Amino acid sequence: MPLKLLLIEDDPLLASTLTETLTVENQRVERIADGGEALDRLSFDHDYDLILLDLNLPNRSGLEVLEALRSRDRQTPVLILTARAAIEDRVKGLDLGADDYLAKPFALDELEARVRALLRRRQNDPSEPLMLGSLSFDRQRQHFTLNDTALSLPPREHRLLACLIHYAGEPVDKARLLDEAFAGEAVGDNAIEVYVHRLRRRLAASDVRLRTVRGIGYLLEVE
Amino acid sequence: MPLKLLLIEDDPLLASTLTETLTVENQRVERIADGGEALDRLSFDHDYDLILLDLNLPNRSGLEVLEALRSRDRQTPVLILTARAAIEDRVKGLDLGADDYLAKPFALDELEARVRALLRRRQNDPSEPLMLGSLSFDRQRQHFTLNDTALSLPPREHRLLACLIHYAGEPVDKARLLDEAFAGEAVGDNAIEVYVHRLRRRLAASDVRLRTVRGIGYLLEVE
DNA sequence: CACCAACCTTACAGTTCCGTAAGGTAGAAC
DNA sequence: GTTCTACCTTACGGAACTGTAAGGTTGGTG
Repeated sequence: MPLKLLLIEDDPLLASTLTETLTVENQRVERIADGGEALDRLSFDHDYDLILLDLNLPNRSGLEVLEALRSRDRQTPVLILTARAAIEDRVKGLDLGADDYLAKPFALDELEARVRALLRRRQNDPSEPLMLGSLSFDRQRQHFTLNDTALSLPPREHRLLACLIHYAGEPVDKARLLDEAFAGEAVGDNAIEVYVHRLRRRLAASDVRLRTVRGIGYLLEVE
Repeated sequence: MPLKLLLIEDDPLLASTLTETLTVENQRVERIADGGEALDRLSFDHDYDLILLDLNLPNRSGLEVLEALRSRDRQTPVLILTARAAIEDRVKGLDLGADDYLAKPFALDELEARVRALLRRRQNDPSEPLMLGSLSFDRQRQHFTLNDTALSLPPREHRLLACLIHYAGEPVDKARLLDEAFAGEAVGDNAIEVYVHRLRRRLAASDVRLRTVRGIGYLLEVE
């Protein structure tokens, strides 16, 4: 899933440099140079992963844009990027709902690192589903989807698979499974083997494999 | 619920200034001056709301502390607070999993604003449980607790109660229940009445009531 | 090879869950 | 009051879930 960034910046030179830099690391960067236009756009599109916001804009100030955005959407991370370096500006920006504040001039490396830090949050944000091949897991609703159809599981198998997909790609040992998936539920050792067996049956028709790592435990992966 | 901050900083003067400043805005600030001790503490306590981390520490470097923390817990926000201002240090800190990086010397006002920005995230984050009297619901783990003991429910009752506590205090009509709790699961009308009955039995010994609103639906409330 | 431990597979029985059916109760309208 | 409808309660059989047991496989080790 390509990440979608919005850059609100009126300086054409800086904007093109940033667009170029960020496009390499991430995916799509849209750019808007005008405050009023930014307001319009944000009232339609709610699905940006990150907004980079300059404060000195034609038509509307960046702070106005931020305030309007936050009145509707307090989710999307905003990084303010501006020549205004005074402490009071920073405090104001952050308190209006920005997540970070970087004063110009700045090093591109630092901007990239801060962007990564903000986007990283999304990763372990439970509203983003975990994906593994054709299997996906909505952590919010605790709901699996396989090949685009709902996959409903009995409680025990559900917990087991949820734990495994959480550590997708790396082996999870039985002790950890007992601890995290079945905390205090007196599940025997052999019982897990049976759950695994049943899960394998269900996943057979997909591209997801539940491999056993002898002596360690189990590991969920794409074949 | 008082917020709990951890300050890892060896300079006593700065530490006491920060403790004083932050205690006013928030609640409890614990302070550790030593890198090794920080590692120990963090392997026990996982429930800090924010960690302020200096990089130059006796015994273990702040980056080591950060790395060890992130190998177990990628949730707790970390703000690095250090005299090392070089860009490469910043990039390194942020890429190791820090959420923000503030170079000394800094203005207290800016620190406070950045701390607020980091803590603000927590607010509308589903890791905060829903509470209703002695019943609480951990949205992350989809897990109920009643009178401080785990309340495990069969799937159907679980979904019903989860939906009701989401709208705690206001009536939820059956159509909505069918739609949100049992989406596309062909649950009869009378079946819901039976679930309600069974849930009432379980909640009987608590201060939570599942009231019926005649002609509308059901409503969860504290008696 | 022989042996052992870890793991797989299948079957089965105990338990829990589920939802319909059948009869009872309560509130509202007339 | 009667009547109607919404809701409650209980019981029961079928379905699904769960975990042990028993025997089969596999991979590693001497």
